[in-house]
Amino acid sequence: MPELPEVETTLRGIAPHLQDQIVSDVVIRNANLRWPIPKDLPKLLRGRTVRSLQRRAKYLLVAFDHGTLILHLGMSGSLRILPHGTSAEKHDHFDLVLGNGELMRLRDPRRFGAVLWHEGDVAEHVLLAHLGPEPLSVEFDSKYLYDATRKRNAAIKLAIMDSQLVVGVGNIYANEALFRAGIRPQLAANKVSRPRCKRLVQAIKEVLREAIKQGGSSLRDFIHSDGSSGYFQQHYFVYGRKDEACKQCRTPIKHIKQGQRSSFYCPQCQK
DNA sequence: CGCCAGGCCTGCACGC
DNA sequence: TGCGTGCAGGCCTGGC
Repeated sequence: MPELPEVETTLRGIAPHLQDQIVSDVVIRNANLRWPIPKDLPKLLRGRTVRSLQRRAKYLLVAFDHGTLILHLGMSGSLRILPHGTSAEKHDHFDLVLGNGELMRLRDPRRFGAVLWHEGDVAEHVLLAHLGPEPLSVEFDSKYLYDATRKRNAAIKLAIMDSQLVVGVGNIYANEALFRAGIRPQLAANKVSRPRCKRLVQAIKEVLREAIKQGGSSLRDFIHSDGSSGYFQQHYFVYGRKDEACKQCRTPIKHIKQGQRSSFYCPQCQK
């Protein structure tokens, strides 16, 4: 379940292997991801050089001179670097074969992910054009969050998970950040005061930074093993801890549904 | 067997 | 009219 830290870790893992490499081939085994993988991708990329790699929200952007490969891991996707000739398994849908004897392989059992191609300025792509600021940027500060939530009557948790407001805050980190900020997930966004917006921004940055740091420490494992190794084992204060004792006050953690998603909170620590 | 998890786009209804 | 907002549905598989 890649959230932003996992995507960032993936970027750091694959970047050194792809940077300045020539694509020798593209293999599409199953084009039926969230959107179809473009059929002409092999033709488009063969013989072309990877110029740079970036992340925007949870999208990985692989830039070539003539366009950008856009990758999204959806909810079950992972990328690995493997030697040429490594046999593909059941859910290995896409390979980028490189001139250095390696290949980058996308595995995605649930196929919520995406592999797309865009010519021209990638920031103008429909999927990227309306995205809010990066959570770790200076642009995402308490003033921004306060202003952006004034007209929002919806719950604060739904607001921080809205990619038009801020990108990259998935369900787990939304829950954890709200706990750290002492805010109930169901509180209306426009009722969150300035000081609490400040705490929330700090908490979001904190949980994401910690997770990225953790990811970095197991980067080698991540790249060479099954893509789901220990880099995600942050200790959670509330996520998935229904009825368990709050780590701060021992009150049982509550579980509710918001927007068809699970929310967890401590009724004592979060108001 | 049924249900749930996850990201997030899409479509619809609503109010200003 | 058009926009922002809010909400539900859908995609898909593995694990319980």
